[in-house]
Amino acid sequence: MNWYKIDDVAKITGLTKRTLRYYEEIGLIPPPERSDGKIRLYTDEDIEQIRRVLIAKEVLGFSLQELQQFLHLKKMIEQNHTEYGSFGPEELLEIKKHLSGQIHMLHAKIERMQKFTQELTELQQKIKVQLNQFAKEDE
Amino acid sequence: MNWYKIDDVAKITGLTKRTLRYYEEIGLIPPPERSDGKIRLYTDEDIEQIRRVLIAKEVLGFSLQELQQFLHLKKMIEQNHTEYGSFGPEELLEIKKHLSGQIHMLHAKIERMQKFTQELTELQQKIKVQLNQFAKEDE
DNA sequence: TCGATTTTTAACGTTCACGTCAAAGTAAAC
DNA sequence: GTTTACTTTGACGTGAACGTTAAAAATCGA
Repeated sequence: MNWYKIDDVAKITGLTKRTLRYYEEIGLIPPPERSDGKIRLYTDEDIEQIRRVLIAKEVLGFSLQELQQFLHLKKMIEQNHTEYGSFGPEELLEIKKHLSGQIHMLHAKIERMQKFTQELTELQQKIKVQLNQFAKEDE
Repeated sequence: MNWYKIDDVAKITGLTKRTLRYYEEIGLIPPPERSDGKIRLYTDEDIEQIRRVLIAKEVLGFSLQELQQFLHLKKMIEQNHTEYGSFGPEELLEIKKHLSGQIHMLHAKIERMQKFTQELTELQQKIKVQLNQFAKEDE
């Protein structure tokens, strides 16, 4: 098993040491093991978890709080699935509703991003036209 | 021409009055007309502009500063196109590079969002299975 | 026209997401 | 085993994006 100290993890993930401690403090990532002298020792799996959190953060544009709630929900559902559940049917329905809301939101966001990308592409096109003008002037 | 006072615009856009003044203060939206008594009077076009800014903010996940720079850039390019340009060819190339970077980033983001949406859909599926179990138990 | 409601600017307050610094403990290197 | 480098907790600092409050001015309704 590989063990990483906080500075290694910082370099690997691109986060600062402060940020790693902060994310742990607010419960966004699980507390890693510690040495006898209380020094944080991260595993490869810990690092993977951090990576997933970073992607979710960036992709969803969530605040850290929202992200936290989301990860909690996800964990709950997965536990419920394997271990035979702590959720009743009305809770499950509630969660399902919540999820479809999220999915819907993501679809809307994706659509707007595609529109935006198109706008940018059009801008790029205009620049190309301009550049051609300059090329002509040089002849 | 329709004129809206700040409270109307707040209700229409969902922003607070403070936020509207703040966005104006940092140059994110153009200052609207004023009455003789110095009261802000927004037009439909102003409101449209605000809407576009909001979408760009949400979609791109930009900070207000980045957003500001981006809008500035866009305006510049469009002016350059119609009014015959304040940009030289090397500046245009720089901007073009910048734009392709942005477009690339958006593509990557869209892809990750689609993956994420799929993950959520799978979670939803698991919940449906759970709900079916409950339905069976009730028979 | 007068009272009630809104709007204005200015200033200070707040929350989030960390940065920075200090003091003490731990690990590593020689 | 001592110096050097790294880590820990704790606390205060900071910039962004507003919220809140106050006091004066403007507008609206009766």
